Amino acid sequence: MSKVLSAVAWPYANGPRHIGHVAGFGVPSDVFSRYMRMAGHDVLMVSGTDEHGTPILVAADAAGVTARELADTNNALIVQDLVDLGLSYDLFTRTTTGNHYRVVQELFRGVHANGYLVEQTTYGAISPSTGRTLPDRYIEGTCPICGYADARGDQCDNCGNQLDPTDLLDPRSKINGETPEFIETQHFFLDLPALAQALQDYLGGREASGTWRPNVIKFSLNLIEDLKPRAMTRDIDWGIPVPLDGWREQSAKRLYVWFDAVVGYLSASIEWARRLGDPERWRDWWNDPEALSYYFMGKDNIVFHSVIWPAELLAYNGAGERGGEAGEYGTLNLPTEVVSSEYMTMESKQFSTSRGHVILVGDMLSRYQPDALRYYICAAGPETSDADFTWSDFVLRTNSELVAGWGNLVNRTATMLAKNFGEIPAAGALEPVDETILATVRAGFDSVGDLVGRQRLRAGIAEAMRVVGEVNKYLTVTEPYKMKDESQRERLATVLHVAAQCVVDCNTLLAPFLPHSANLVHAALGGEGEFMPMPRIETVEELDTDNGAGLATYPVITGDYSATPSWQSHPVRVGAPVAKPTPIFTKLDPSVVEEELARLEK
RNA sequence: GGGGCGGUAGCUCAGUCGGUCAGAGCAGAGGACUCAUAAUCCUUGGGUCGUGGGUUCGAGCCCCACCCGCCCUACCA
Repeated sequence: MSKVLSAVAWPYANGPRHIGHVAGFGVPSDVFSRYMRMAGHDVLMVSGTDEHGTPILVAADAAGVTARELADTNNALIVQDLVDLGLSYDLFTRTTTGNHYRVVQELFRGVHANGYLVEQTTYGAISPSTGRTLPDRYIEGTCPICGYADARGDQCDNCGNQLDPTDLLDPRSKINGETPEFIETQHFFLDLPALAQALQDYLGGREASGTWRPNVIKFSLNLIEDLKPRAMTRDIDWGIPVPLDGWREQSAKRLYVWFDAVVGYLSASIEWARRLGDPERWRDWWNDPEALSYYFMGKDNIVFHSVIWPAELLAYNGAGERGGEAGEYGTLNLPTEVVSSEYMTMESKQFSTSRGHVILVGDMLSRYQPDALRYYICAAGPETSDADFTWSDFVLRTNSELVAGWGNLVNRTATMLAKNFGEIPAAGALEPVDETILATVRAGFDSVGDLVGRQRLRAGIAEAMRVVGEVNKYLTVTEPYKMKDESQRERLATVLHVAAQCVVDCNTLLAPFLPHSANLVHAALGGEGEFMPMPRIETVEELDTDNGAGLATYPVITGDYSATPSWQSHPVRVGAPVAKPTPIFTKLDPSVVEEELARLEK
């Protein structure tokens, strides 16, 4: 048994999230975390909403509200979506809490004290009316190379040349059209070159483990070949104050959103421990070199998790070429695994909230079962390459695999049990065919477990469904529905007992993927209580009112997962009542394809 | 410009160290069965493995070039 940190990417709170987001980080991390708990590991699964940065400010301005108000609204929406999906966070918090501010500032101070944050003067654009940094991508102008009128500050979409915003002719703010002002400004830069060797050693070791997805490790190793210092502060009035004398008081200088966002994994772990009343407990996951950590995200976040965050940690630990000492949090663990998903497209095009080419998680869950979405994401998600979500494929997979394959097995088994015995009967002598199917199903714990433990979810759920198919075959071969004569009563009881055991075991195999329906199947076959613990929303009070963005209370996702069932066969209880079942999964009418496509057209 | 990923049966995709690797699921066709949300089970797949070279006794799998699609390039997973 190991300490396992499940570090899940922090959804950005500039709006509600779409199903591509939860396909990238949410569902895969939950399946993995639930499996690891079942396998006996001590899992700490944390995340939260990422609420700082320019995009939130821009969205807030557009909506006529403050950044805090916008973040509050979207945090609430996102929390609801994630709970509805059944994502089993130990703590899902936010980056505007006093605790987060405090932890981020300690990290920054530690990195600064060790000499890895260097002050530099840079030349950057600000908005004259607000005094805020204008990020390159928010500046438009005429391309000096090809004359394209709507070139972006970082790159011209027409000729593809990389640009510097100062190169643009007639530069203008994409936000309000005004002409940006280019000023000299002071910022702190993370000295990545001084950490390059340490990063090289770290990533080299990770590469040697052979467990990272090839594109992630290759991409990361490529990045560290050419490291430059990177700004960790911004001219912006929405973010975490720089915790140094002379800077703290400057309301227009804040920490770069990505400096603080990745620290969230640590701050959320600490918040979790504090709320537990055991404030040092987080150290089991962060200071023990034997503890494992798995970070889940979409591919556009790889650099922050495989390079920037390890660099921050190495700098805090004092492990770069400038040396140094760890601060009050001690020597912190670097990521064991960076598990990155690719992109999920929809109907062959990239999701685009602004263009309305999007399926929001909340909309999806208002019309379909959460486990139907979870099944689709696990079976056809963007695990190692981009994957296309289409409504016709969603309907097909739901109906032919979830409903016809698994749901039907549960239904036919429970129906025969209810009709013939009204309970789980005791088995008589087992025949070879019975022994074989029981062994086949039990072998699934090894094969499925091995795949899920290596984050091979597509292969894992396919293997579980293969086992389901074997059990369907068992019923076809043994033909219990033909055993109507009293002389066959004992054989009937035996077959149905075996079938019930197989269904219960399949349910356990599928439980990490389909926790909601696992509880329904459990109950349908006479199981008592809840099988898979589910998360809940709890409103909590701010722990550090002297810091943070001024929250008083806020919603978090949490849960007690200590009753998670173990990853093994759980014997059925003879005599457990089985009533005529109601179908677990809803079959979808093919017309939903057209309906949903029509929704997209709007 | 630089970097990455993908191009395998109608569709969605597996193919780890090069030698039963030419596969699975779905769709389609035929059959069996009726407990089950007409669900299940069995049988049925000859696709230049993007193109052209090369290395090798042997290459989807390695190398080179090219074509096509997608993505990243540091503030939208």
